[in-house]
Amino acid sequence: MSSATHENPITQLRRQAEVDERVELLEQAPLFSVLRGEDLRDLADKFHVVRYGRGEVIFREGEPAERMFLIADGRVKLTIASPSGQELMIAVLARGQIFGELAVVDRGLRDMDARAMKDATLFSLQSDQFWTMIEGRPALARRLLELMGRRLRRADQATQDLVFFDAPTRLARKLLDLAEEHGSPDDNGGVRIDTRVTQEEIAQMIGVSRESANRLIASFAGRGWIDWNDGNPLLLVPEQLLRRAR
Amino acid sequence: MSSATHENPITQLRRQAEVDERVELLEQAPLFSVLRGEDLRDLADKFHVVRYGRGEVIFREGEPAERMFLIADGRVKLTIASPSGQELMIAVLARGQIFGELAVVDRGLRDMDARAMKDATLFSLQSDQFWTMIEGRPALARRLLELMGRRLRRADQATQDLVFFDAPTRLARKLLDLAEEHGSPDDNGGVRIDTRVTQEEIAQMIGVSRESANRLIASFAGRGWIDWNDGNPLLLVPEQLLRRAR
DNA sequence: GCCCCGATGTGCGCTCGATCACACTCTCCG
DNA sequence: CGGAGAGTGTGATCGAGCGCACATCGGGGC
Repeated sequence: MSSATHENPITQLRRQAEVDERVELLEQAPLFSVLRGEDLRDLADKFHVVRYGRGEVIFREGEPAERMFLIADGRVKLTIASPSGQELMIAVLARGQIFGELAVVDRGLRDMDARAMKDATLFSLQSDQFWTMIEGRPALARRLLELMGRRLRRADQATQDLVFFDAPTRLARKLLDLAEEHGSPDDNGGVRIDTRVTQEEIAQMIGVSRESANRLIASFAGRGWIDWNDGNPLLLVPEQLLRRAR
Repeated sequence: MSSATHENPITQLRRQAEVDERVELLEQAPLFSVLRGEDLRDLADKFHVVRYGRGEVIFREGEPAERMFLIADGRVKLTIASPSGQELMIAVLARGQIFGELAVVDRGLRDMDARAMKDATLFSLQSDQFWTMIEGRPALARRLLELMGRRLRRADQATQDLVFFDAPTRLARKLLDLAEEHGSPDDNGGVRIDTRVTQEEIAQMIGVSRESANRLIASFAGRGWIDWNDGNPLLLVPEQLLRRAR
């Protein structure tokens, strides 16, 4: 839009490449992929780029929410801490996914912590800009509703899992979930989960103690179903996991 | 709008009263209260009134979703059944609240069962009408987003409760929740929950067996904290419950 | 090279809550 | 009025998973 006329041509090219890259990301993001050409470029300009190192806190529960985030690169985990210090992991997010939009929607406080699981590049957008953006674009509003609907279903699913299934079953289900969301096919018919995960984190995802998670993983590995692979789990026989998962 | 000119004056008055009643309900409903005058009357006309008797099924998991509902009177419970037959109760809803909007939002299938807990009067709206209604009214879309946000928070909260707290704590918390949502102040400083609830249902809400729920309730009653009152629970000392709830 | 720390592996006792098996008490309805 | 069925009360048993206590192991940083 407002391209400065007296800009060094190289700088200008750089900026152009930068914008293209942003637009490409937006096109891949479920939320923003409903937008077209001009709209996308407009939006791309409004984002700020922020980088976080592995383990860094992006926001904490209780803080006021001033922005929402879109992941360009890296993984982000959302967790909640109990009064007694135990942690529960709600989600692991990757490129193209958004987070932090909830507290923006209802102008409330953040209700969980967000941390980078590895070095991450995020696009962030001010709450009010997010709103004006949505207000003028019904398609975007609709897509956001769909996304929140999906989250809601997942959240209910998590509750169900805890009530209906025992720990080994929950582990099997979670591994399959992770494989579906963050996995890539391996030779020999398995699936590799391409995010580094600790057993502690697995424990926090399925609501068991670290020790239990360890024993469960060992048991699955002993049966040849998975290969823990030092935190890069490899599902060797997904079929067996599927059977175990119901 | 389209009031028939040759109508019997009594019939006309009846219709008028009927419309007024509907508009009053819409004004009380969190979702629709953002609408004003003409809009409300338009919308009021579009609803169908449906009645369900105690225990009747409104919809079942797996069915296609053709409509969303607004409760005019009665209570509706949303539940999910496990493969093994165990049930989990997600919510108890009352006048002014909507349900069934989720599957409409993403054109999916119903993901839980809805049943009337006592005789209920519902207003129902076709999915497509719901959508056109929202599309033209950003304020309504925003309110819906807020409501879904609230639901999402509640769902995450339910998951947390299961992971972080033991059964007695969950019971205390759930009783307080119920009191807040469906309670009315009693003389002597207590709160009466004005919906009939069975212990089985309480069990399904907090994710324990019916027997455990019974023992927990007995224990709370024994301490004088609550009076079960044949399924119309009365919180005698909410302060004690609050202490027990953390 | 050495130390420290984060991640993992494992034994053991204990507790919470599930499950089974009943009895008891209403209310509704034929 | 008598039986059926829903809701409730309670004991006994058993096992999953927690908590604590360790041991091990690998890789940085100094």
